[in-house]
Amino acid sequence: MTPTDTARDAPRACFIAAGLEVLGERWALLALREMSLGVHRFDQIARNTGASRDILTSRLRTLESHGVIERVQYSEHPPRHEYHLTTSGAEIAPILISLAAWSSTWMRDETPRASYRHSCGADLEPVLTCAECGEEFRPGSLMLGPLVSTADPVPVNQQRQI
Amino acid sequence: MTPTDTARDAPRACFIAAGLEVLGERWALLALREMSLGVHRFDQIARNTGASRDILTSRLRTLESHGVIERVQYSEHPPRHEYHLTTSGAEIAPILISLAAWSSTWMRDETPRASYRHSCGADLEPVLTCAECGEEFRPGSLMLGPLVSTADPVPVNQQRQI
DNA sequence: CTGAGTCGGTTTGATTTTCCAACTAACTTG
DNA sequence: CAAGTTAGTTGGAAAATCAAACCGACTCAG
Repeated sequence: MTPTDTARDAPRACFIAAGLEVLGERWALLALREMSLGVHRFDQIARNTGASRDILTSRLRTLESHGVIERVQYSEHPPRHEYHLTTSGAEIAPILISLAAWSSTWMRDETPRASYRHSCGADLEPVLTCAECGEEFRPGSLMLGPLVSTADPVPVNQQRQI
Repeated sequence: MTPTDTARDAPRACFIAAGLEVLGERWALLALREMSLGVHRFDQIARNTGASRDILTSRLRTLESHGVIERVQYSEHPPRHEYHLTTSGAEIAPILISLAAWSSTWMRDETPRASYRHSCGADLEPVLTCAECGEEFRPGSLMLGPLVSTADPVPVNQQRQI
């Protein structure tokens, strides 16, 4: 049994699968994209993503329940809320950036699309490096590590802020 | 009209949305994860992801039609194929890595899960930097750029290999 | 040669999700 | 007072997904 095998019948439980349970539902990443771009209100998020309102409601509740976004009240009467990224939510930026960069390299077609830039003004050309060794992550440099659960202490700088 | 607004009724056409059309369908990223880990056969991909066989078939066809993976024949009688990442497919690694890193920071709970490492042996701690200015991408450093289509020349080092 | 097993699917029918348009409640604005 | 705004909810149809069974073309053990 090599390290990449799993038991005969159990899907591989890994952090990629876990992340997708929250971020992988339809419209979730697009809603987070909007908040990253400074759009915080329900109607505008619905329009800019194209999600139907009922599904968007459901996604925002899921994201909120996982601490990725929070509802911030901006009106008392009637009660009205804006959606804002938490620290956890802001840290999905590398996912969006990697996705945008991949897509702008490989998904070009006749459709005109908004591209993205780094705040320095340059076209998006992100480089992913390993904080430990400083080397760039090359395709194939992703390896399986050990099983991890809450029993393992979480570094203080990575503790969840709600 | 600020740069983050779209027309009253049109969703924002951007490269994030475009990428999600291919990579955002259920099971697509998990299938690509398996191929990244060296699992190339239908049955094993189905088992390791948990996808049902019919929708996995459909996903693999979609990924193939977008040039993200390719079918490689490994048996003539009966005809049997393995699924392999193309160059384009291998370059989704930063997306998977960013997702795994985010998830291992923010999605810890009682469930034991496989973690990932860089090939140097270190725990996954990726840093995303701008190739142009060398600065790290910070949350909020993603800005909208201009509209782009195929009319724009694609850099030679980014041309699609099939 | 027979029977079991493997592999990569396809088929079937039930379940779940998503979509869309309309509707609502509680306001604000002209 | 009528119209508009905002953040949803509701209902019914359409689409996607699910699980399990089935299939054809093989291989392999006995």
